[in-house]
Amino acid sequence: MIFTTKAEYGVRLMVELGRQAKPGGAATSLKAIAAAEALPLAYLERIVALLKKAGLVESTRGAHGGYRLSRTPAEITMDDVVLALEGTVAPMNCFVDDTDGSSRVLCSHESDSGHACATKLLWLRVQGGVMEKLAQTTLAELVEFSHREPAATASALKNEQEDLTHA
Amino acid sequence: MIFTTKAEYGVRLMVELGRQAKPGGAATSLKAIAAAEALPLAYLERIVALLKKAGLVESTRGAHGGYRLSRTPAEITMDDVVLALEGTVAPMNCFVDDTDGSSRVLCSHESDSGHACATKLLWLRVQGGVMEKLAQTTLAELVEFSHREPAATASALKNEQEDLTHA
DNA sequence: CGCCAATCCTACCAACGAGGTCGGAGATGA
DNA sequence: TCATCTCCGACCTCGTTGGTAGGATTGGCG
Ligand code: FES
Ligand code: FES
Repeated sequence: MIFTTKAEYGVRLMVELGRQAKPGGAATSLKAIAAAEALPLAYLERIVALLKKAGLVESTRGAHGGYRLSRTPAEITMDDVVLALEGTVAPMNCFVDDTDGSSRVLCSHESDSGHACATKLLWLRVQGGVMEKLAQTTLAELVEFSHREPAATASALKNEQEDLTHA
Repeated sequence: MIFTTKAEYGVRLMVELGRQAKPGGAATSLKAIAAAEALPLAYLERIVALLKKAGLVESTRGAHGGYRLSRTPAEITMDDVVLALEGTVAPMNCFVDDTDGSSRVLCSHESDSGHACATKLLWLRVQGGVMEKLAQTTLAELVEFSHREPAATASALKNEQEDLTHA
């Protein structure tokens, strides 16, 4: 399992915020989002706190308050979102995360018996692949994707897969 | 955390088997591998059972028995290994795995309120990126990589990263 | 002003999976 | 026969995660 459902909820929350893309307009209450996406409200509160700490959303307190994006959806890449939620995208727990940007590699089987850690190469490649894909995807893309009818999902994903295969 | 330490141990086990690449030669006992890599023997037994079930290793029972690769290291790609160990590389628990090959997408937020599941596009992209990187890496590469001195690790990884960035 | 609707914040909990162990039952060469 | 090795299932323990409870603030609005 690459990501936790916390990330899923967070991304879905961001998409919902991006759907009513009001640059500096009215805020959307968490209650509305929770109802629209059928997610537990109390849990969303904790998730959105992470997004706010990362500067991805802004909040307005009090009655008729809520949250709005601090940037336009096209300017938000998913690596920002996922990093804010998961803290780090480490392939393995032996990749110690400094949480001050990119996770630093600090594998425990280094220079033991005279040969390098065999798995580090593989994990680094995979991590690179994940981060690449996350950085390539903007929130605007997901918003646009979710606006299509579910019937169009199959073909859209087919195109995606083809793009991936001969990439 | 993308992979579990079970995958780490399994890959390291495979590398150790690939290091003495005897095509049909003598088998290596788990005890020797556990000692060489400082891994718990009892746990390795359970891991290697998965590799055997997937047809990646062959076993010889009894005294002087052990395990050997059923193919040459160059013919073994890491997606085989990881799939055998982890069962599936699902980005999210809403991706139900059929375990009969590629995990089938069966997301729970399909066709609810008239719009497609927003996160599916992202998770599929990430999963594609991971599988791509896994399939590109052969066991022979890891064996060769682990033969270098640890001092050479830094530069080797630097080259890797550069390959990744302008890829 | 007083209510209500929101964000905020902390502590707490239950379930699950993952890492790991134990003990034994077959196989097999020396 | 005996040491050694694979095999197999039950069992345990710990950390993480998803989720809740309950409140303290903040601020619009009648
Ligand atoms: S110890 Fe896991 S990557 Fe080196
Ligand atoms: S429900 Fe998670 S991808 Fe659709």
